[in-house]
Amino acid sequence: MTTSAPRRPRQDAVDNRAGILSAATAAIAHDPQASINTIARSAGLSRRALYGHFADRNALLAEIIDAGAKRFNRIALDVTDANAQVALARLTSLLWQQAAHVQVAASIALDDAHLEATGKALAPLRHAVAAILQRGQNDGTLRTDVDVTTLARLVEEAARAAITRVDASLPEARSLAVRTTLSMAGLSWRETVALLEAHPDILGAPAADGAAPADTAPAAGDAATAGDAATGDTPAAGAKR
Amino acid sequence: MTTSAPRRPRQDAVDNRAGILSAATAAIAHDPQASINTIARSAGLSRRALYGHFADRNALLAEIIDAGAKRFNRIALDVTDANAQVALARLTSLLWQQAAHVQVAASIALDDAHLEATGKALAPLRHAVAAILQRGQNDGTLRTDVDVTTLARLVEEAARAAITRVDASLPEARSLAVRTTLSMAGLSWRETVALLEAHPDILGAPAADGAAPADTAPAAGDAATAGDAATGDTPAAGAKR
DNA sequence: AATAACTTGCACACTTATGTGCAAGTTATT
DNA sequence: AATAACTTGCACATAAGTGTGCAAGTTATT
Repeated sequence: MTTSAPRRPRQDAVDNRAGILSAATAAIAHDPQASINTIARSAGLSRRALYGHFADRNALLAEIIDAGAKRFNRIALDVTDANAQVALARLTSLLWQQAAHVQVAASIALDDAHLEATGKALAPLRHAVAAILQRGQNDGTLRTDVDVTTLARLVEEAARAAITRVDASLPEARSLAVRTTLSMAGLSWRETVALLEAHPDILGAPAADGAAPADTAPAAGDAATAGDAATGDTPAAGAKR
Repeated sequence: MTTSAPRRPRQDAVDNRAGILSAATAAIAHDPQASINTIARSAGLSRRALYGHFADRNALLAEIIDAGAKRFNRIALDVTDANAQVALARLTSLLWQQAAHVQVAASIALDDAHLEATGKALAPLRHAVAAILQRGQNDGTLRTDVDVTTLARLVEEAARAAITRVDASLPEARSLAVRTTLSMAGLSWRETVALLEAHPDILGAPAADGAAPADTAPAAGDAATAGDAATGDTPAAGAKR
């Protein structure tokens, strides 16, 4: 009696699961109180089916937070500029691409029930921010009239506001988010403008591998980056079954 | 048959009604989802009694918003500094004293159900802010890299974050809120520090009537102002009946 | 002291949302 | 083609919140 080898999940089920996560991200970004039913339906599934993929609401939220945090933390590792001002600007610019995820993370992070979990998940990003700010304070390139901890919170709030409370479809949206963060970090608006002019790559393409820093970056790479980000890929398309 | 003259409300009832408003402000500032029961109990009343004073949840919220908005709008009128930077700083400083009310207004304003009502109630304050920002842009004392409308939103968000997301008991809290707003308006952190040093009255007493602009303003006025504000006068004391 | 105003507690109806069990149908996989 | 996996719709139990009616008690006001 060989224990029957457990067949692996069906492909449509895998897709549906991913669809739920995606739909939930979009739905919660739009309304933190979105019901399970709303989420399931916007993923093209029945409420009942959703419970076949996630034990309960918390399990779903936990995974969303985790996914978002992983993106953020990976981004944070990518920012290696020695100049604190530049590092902060670039970090904001990259996070801006993850608007929907930032929105969701912010919503859930404000909820007492998930405060601890979100705190843990976002720790690497927060550490990275703190490190950048500390570095900037040490070399005098960032404000020193506020202690690092408080400054970190203010910068985080400013970034969140600029990323999530401004129409992301506006062409200046990204630049605006970056300038907002820098302002909060102590720079004057003229300094932020000058910095962005001196470092056009910050608002441009993410400077892939050894690619040439041409005028306009390869459309492919740019599109790919924007594809899985920004608006948060709402499926709306029906799920398979 | 003279129609019996309707006796006017009992004093304890008047007090209880005020107590509910006060408790609701505090409760909602702490948790926008606070239940009617929670509010009533924290006002020292039963849930049932609350419905004797307010038709429903909306009526209660509407009055809270109105009360807060009136405070804000009155404050806005008090700020008459010609210098836009100074005006913005003073406005923030005065609003900081209304932390609990700012918190509540922000919570309710984010709710779709009350978006319209809050928008109307807060219109005067928002107009005042827009006017200040416009003035600053015209004379070049505030940033001009962002249009007034967007700048107004960013400043509002920054102020809200600084006022409500920072421990108000910290001695630097007020100064921090002011500097945050100025930073968002385009000043460098050194400029904000300089401005506050040049205008110590902004963080001090509200410069009553024609009073002398002495070093430290009359303690009486200061205490009175802080009394009905900041922490949001949580009653906790039982209601009379 | 009489009266009207107010509060309380309880019962009740109603709504919204969560989570589960189950039978019947559909689809991917073998 | 057979089978296991998946989805659906329905019923059901549970929970929490809202808003109202009513009788009984308490308190301010006249």
